[in-house]
Amino acid sequence: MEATEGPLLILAGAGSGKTRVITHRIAWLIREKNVAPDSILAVTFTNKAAGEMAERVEELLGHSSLAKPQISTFHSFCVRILRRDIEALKLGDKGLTRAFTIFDENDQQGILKQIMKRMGLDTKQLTPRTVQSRISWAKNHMVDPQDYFLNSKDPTSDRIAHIFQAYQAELRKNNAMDFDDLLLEAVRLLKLSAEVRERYQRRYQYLLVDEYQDTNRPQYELMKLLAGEHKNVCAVGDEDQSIYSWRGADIRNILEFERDFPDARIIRLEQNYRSTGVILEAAGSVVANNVRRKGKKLWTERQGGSHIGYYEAPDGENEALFIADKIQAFLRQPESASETRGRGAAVLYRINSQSRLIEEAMRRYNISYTMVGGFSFYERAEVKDLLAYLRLVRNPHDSMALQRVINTPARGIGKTTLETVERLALETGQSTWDAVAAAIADRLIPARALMALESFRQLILDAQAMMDPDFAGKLAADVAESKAGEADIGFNFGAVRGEPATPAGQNRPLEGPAGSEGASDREQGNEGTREPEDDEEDGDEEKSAFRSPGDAATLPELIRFVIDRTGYIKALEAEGTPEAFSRIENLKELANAAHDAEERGETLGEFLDHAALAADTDQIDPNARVTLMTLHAAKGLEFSLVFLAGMEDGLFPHSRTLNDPEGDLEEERRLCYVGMTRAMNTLILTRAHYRRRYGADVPEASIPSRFLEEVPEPLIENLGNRSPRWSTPGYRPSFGASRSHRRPGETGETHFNYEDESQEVPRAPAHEFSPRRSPASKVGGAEPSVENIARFFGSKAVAGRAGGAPQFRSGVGSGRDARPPMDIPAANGASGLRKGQRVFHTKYGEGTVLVREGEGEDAKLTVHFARHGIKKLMEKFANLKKV
DNA sequence: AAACAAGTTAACGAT
DNA sequence: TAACTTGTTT
Repeated sequence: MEATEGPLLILAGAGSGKTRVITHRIAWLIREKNVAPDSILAVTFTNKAAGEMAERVEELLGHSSLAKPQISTFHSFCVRILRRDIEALKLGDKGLTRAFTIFDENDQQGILKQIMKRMGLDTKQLTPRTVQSRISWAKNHMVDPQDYFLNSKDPTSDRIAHIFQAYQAELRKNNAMDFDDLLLEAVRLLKLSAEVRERYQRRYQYLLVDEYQDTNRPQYELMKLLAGEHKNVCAVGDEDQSIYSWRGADIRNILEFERDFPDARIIRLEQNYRSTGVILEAAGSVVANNVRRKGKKLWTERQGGSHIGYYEAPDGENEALFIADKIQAFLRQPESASETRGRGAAVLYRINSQSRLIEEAMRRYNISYTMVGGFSFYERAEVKDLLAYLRLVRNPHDSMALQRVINTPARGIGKTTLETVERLALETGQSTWDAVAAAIADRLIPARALMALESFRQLILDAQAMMDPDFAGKLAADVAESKAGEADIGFNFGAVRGEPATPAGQNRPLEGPAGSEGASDREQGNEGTREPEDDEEDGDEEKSAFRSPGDAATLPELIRFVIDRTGYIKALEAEGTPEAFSRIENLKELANAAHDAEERGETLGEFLDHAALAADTDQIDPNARVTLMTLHAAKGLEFSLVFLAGMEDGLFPHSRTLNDPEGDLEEERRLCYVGMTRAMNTLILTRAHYRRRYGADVPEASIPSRFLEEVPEPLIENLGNRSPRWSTPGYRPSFGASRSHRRPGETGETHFNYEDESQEVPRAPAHEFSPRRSPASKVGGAEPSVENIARFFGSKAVAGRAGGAPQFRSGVGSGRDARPPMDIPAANGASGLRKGQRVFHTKYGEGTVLVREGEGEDAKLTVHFARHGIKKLMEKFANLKKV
């Protein structure tokens, strides 16, 4: 700990006060060792961890010093480097500019989809999603398209390699990077440019890496590059908490730290300040089954503690209600607030989709909760739309943003128009944005759409001008200087200028909207107006000082401009639906966020980077009384009461890890360890005996998680009445069997019986269920519920019915008393069309029925038409006439 | 262009 | 099951 120079590895067990160690070390370096604060760099994995760390350091230092240590995530640190220095990678005209866009997964998949379509690949057999994850894998292992191709053993991998290559080219055309590129390009930059590398090495004399066990190859290389000669690296981590191998994290980084840095000192922190002895012992016993670990034994002064609870629910609904009930009891304990130092309860699950049932149960118990994950603010369509406009303002070559909003709200730019533009872009190798300009210039589009296109383009140009009044002037210089040789583009400029200006355009004396190409590459960095200072001093704060008031629009002004000009909110208002209203609220929320950003002195670029790098886990409120989240999201947090829900083989450990016992299964086990060690006082494991997967009609019997067996039996207290703990997998109780578990708890905590409680729960006498029925009895298979049986047989009936009648199928959901229709009514006069029948279609003319599938309403006909070939038609709609 | 319906897929984890 | 995509229609 007191070692200043040289590499240091701190193996910090769960709950050993890791953050404390890092922050104290930073403070110590500054105060005792007189290290300049801004020569310290600490990297974490989440913005939240970075923020907390910064806060604590500030507290320790007593807000005294002006210079601050740089504490950020790997990704935001890389963005920082790249935004400042990426143009050192430019070769002549090629390469990304500082205004590059960060593509999220949707953008990536959108690009991939286009590429795959272009290549004529079937996106069903090989989905863009799959390709994206393979590419991400490759990048996280620093495999480039060539390597990927050379290593490929099968045609699919060959294909992916080609897509990969095309994808990279496309990113460049978009002046864009994906998440993985942020790390890779930063590494590449530091490797390639000695000047840049040495500058950063000089700048950062002391490195601290949090969660070292989760670093992947690019992160590792980045660290080594920054460490340079001084090697003042302090890595903090815990191999037992490595849970991100799927993101390329390489546990070897921590296991082999001593090999990388032979003179490294190693410090083990094995005292746990969080959990009871029982919890630690249980968690330790589980993780002890792993082979790939350095091994350490945590200890605590908090001997004893209550047993690990175990509850086996008949099904998922019951499991959720049980949890809600326990949480309610927990919240009612008056002492819970003080004793737990404000830490509340958490429900942890393996996969996000488990949250639905838990949420429902919480709502029914009127327990307010916060949930991490799910649909985040920035994923809402309207928010993405507006952000897409902002992205375009900064980087118009961002074709994903462009495609997203070119007709949003609708302005009469349809599929055909966009196709024309895209085709042009493809033929000329231009970006979509440039192709838009060219299409306008060459009048490749019908007049009406052309007007719409031009007004869209002008909108973006005006917004750009707004953010940088100097835009036009700089542009002119830029064009003169560098575009001389490019006749075709020059021609376009002229042509564009010749276009009748749109009304909007007339308001703005922006010259040569020309903007397009020349502007785009070099210029759109509006943040370029504020040059990043020379590296040595770098605080965010100073930046705002560079802003001379009044010379450029503010972020909120830009947003208002976009909303006004596009009529986005007007369009939503016109819709008048409640959803539209809530969308408007979201937009206002975004405007507020922009306002705050403005006050912090953030540029448009920084605001967008923030939005791009925001993570669900950043929003976690440590003081929330009840939090629902995945096990992954829970790392680094602690709660008084923790539930691990869904302790079932196939769910946790996840089914995809079961085949690979020594690799992935160990990671699952670490995940279990992480989850268990979140608990300070009480840990409860639950399992549903039957669980509905993929919305299947019939819940499947589950097998208890193998991790349950790894918890020493004496530490467990069974909270249910199902006696066989995790034996007799696969036996099938009747639907009514679960009645037996309902007896007031024998756990001593009598009020914990969730059924009695549930009766008091005020609940809207709602739609579906009769008010008389207690929630518990509604609980799925807990009772021979009428609806379940009906559903069960209903689904059988449907399945058994050739060509199934859809109205019955849908009836299963809504009217549960639905009977199969007596007969299939003829849909129209054409019924009875059989094979060989000659028919007439208003559009296709005469044809012959080749095949008839299904009956009644949804009979499908395959008809051969002389002039239009073979068509598949729904009899209902085709309106065929016998000939 | 928009409305509708059939068909498909999803759901492992997240910077 | 539910959300989304795709294809078909007017």
